[in-house]
Amino acid sequence: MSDEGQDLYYHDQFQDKNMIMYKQFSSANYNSSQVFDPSSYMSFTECLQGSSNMDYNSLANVFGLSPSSSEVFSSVEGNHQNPVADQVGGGETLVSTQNSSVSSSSNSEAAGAEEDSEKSKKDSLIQAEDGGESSKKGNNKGKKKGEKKDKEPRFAFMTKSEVDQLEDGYRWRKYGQKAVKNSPYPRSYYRCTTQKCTVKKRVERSFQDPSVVITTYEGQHTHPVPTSLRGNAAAAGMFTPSMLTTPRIPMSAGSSFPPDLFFMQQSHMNSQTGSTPASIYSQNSQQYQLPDYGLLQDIVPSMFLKQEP
DNA sequence: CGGTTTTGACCCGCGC
DNA sequence: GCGCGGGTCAAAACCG
Repeated sequence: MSDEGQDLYYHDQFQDKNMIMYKQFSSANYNSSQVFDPSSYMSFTECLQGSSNMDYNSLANVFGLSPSSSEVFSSVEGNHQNPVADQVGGGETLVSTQNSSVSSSSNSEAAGAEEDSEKSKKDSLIQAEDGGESSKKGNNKGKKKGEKKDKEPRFAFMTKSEVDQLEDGYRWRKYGQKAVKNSPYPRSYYRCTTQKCTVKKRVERSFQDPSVVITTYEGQHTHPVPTSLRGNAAAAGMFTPSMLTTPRIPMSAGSSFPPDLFFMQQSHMNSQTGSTPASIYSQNSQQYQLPDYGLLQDIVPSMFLKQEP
């Protein structure tokens, strides 16, 4: 799998229905892991974009996750600067993290990815995983032609959900499915259907805890969230995350909430529209709400700062 | 009828 | 060099 080397951020605040874990992947080989520099915090998105480094712990806080409960720690590095080893070299950014420990039970599964660890198994001890390889191979080599893609930043999170596909406001087209080595559950590959948008995502269910879905986003959206989502689009759109989307758990019942768990958008852009609360998904009707986007922006920075060790 | 899903084949990096 | 395994392609099948 590709996920091997990622760190995962896990948060279990919403244990009842939703548990969300964040995982960060790194690219393969490099070891880079820098510590997040509090002074230069950036938004989640930015981080992903590679513009800067960010501390996921902080992120967790932002989302209301408390690091304490789960230890999340990891460092991230923007790849731009980082010479990553891989072949890739692209211009994308990568995020690498070292290891993270996560707590509890879930993490193990989180590791779902662990399968690969074998190969990589580098440092991480926790099962959380490790890996990194994803980057290595993961990169799209598959692509045919010569275009290699660089590795793009990836961000994964685990969500406790019965459905595999979390709605995040974007439209995705499935382009492949593969069996996961140590898991009875297959991994599905999706690509953003918007033209020119190269964002991809992988969705797989943890074999250890089937109730947990591991979603990995790769790349950054070059467009706003399509407004046609069922009603919620608007909300989603507000965030216009550049890279990640916030997943939401679709309820089987049919109603879904805006995704917005993450919504951190570029801080510099505050285009926020009104303020919509970000809600975090929930499977049933429970939703968790976060502060308005605008607020978030304000908040985020402070958290980062404060978080700093 | 257009877009999406399914699914086997293919590609490619890595470890042995 | 070979096999393994992850990731992608692409044609056919589906679906609204």
